[in-house]
Amino acid sequence: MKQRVESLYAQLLSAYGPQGWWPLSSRAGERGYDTRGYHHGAYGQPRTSEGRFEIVMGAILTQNSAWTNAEAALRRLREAGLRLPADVRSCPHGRLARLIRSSGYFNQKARKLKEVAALFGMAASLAPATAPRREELLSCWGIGPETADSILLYAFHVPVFVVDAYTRRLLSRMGIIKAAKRRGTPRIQERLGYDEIQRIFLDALPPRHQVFNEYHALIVEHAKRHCRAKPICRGCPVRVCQYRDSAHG
DNA sequence: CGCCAGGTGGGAT
DNA sequence: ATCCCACATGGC
Repeated sequence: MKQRVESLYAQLLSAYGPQGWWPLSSRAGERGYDTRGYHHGAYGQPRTSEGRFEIVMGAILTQNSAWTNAEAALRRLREAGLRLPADVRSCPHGRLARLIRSSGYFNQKARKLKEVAALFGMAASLAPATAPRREELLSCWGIGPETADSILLYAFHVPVFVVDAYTRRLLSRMGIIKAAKRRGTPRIQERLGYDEIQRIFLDALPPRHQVFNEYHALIVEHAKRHCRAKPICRGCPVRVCQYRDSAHG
């Protein structure tokens, strides 16, 4: 398994090159920063509390939504001057919801932003060397395992692997995990849960945040280019995909 | 038009 | 534990 995980990383890195996540709006205008796509040319290393909180808000806003929609919402928030937890906490719910309209689920996400604003405004800190505990993040309404790990990895450089829908789909098509259960299919065996899929990567890779950062970003890029819901197998760099080898390809 | 997009919480079984 | 569903916009 370790071999397959390492090999996949090499294939994706070779095909797409370093991704340099997390995309940070405050880097716009810097040398090498490309606002046109997902390639930002350098690791988004947040140096300020505002940068780290933008990642926190971005992780909420992109939940089950296109990043472009979340990005537009982040821009509205920044232009409205909502950049730190105190700004979000003092903003009325209705105004907050209108600002983030483009991200979808705006009522739920407005509440979630207020919850994380309370967390990072009181209990947790946005100081660079003081990452919150995972349990602390998970206890916050609106933060599930993926959002928690995204915050830990991209805002605080804690070496954890982020498992998302793209990761599941890719591993499923590679035959590493079982396909997601569909309606009507009999339950043959349970699918792996979040923590179990995460463990596949944690056990196979050196615990460096740069590696987990790059790997997750590469999976997202690969899923956008090739491993879509409706896959584009032509030119796919993943050599061991059973989906392509099956009747579909 | 229908499908898809970097999930999560709450309620029923 | 594990399903099932609401939540919602914007791009193609």
